[in-house]
Amino acid sequence: MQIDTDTLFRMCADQTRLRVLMLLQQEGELCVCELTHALALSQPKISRHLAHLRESRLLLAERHGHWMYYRINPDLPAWVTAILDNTLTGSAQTEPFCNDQRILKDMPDRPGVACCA
Amino acid sequence: MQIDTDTLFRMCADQTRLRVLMLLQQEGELCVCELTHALALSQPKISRHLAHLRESRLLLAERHGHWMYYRINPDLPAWVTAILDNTLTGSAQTEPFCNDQRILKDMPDRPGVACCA
DNA sequence: CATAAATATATGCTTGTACATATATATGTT
DNA sequence: AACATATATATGTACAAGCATATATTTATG
Repeated sequence: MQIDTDTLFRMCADQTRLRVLMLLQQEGELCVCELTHALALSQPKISRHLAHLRESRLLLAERHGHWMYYRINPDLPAWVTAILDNTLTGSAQTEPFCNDQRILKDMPDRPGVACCA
Repeated sequence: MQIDTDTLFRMCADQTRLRVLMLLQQEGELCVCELTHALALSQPKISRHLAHLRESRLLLAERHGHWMYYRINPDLPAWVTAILDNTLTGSAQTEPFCNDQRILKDMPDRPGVACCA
């Protein structure tokens, strides 16, 4: 896995990308429309940042029908995973991360979430 | 200690600043001329980046006679310290960090280092 | 079954801005 | 005055934002 500190920090240095990473860190897997809704940002903006995160190998993408699902690359080196964990610790109780989480929970008609168990 | 993920990552996203941080993480305390020598960069460049790191509260500065000594702020929140630790793990064996360390060791006439024990 | 429409996501392209760099010069200490 | 460090100013560049549009997959229609 070829990821260096330079790439990692450049990716994390953008608020939008960090919000995406933190949401995925908590939720495991989300599609573009869920991210767009949770962060309340334009679709091209989210998509563009997802592309960067994908190219830098921080995220993996997988298509499920209509939806493109993104998740944190499980093969990242331990020190990267640790940094993402620590970042979640440092950000979880603060805005805008806290609010993103809430808005996602309240999102109606989420694709992957079963409506009736 | 008011440091947020945004500030932290913007500071770490610059190679020069990260090299400074990693050297200080290993050495504890260094003066500007040691950093300038180790990284082989211009004095104003180093000084400017040190100013940014100081303003963002990641570093503390203290004057000892001629020399300005910088060190990582010991009052940083645990999650920040953990991130710096993990970053050292991920970078220590790679360039340019590895080389910076070596050049510093070989630096002649270092101010703080006792010449004769 | 072929084609069209709809939905979900990605990508060109342009523009604006933050920020790193370089040179020169100022400040502070002995 | 000499040394160590800081700052001002100008310049270049990387990169985020926005808009329009392209691609891909599924569903609807004749």
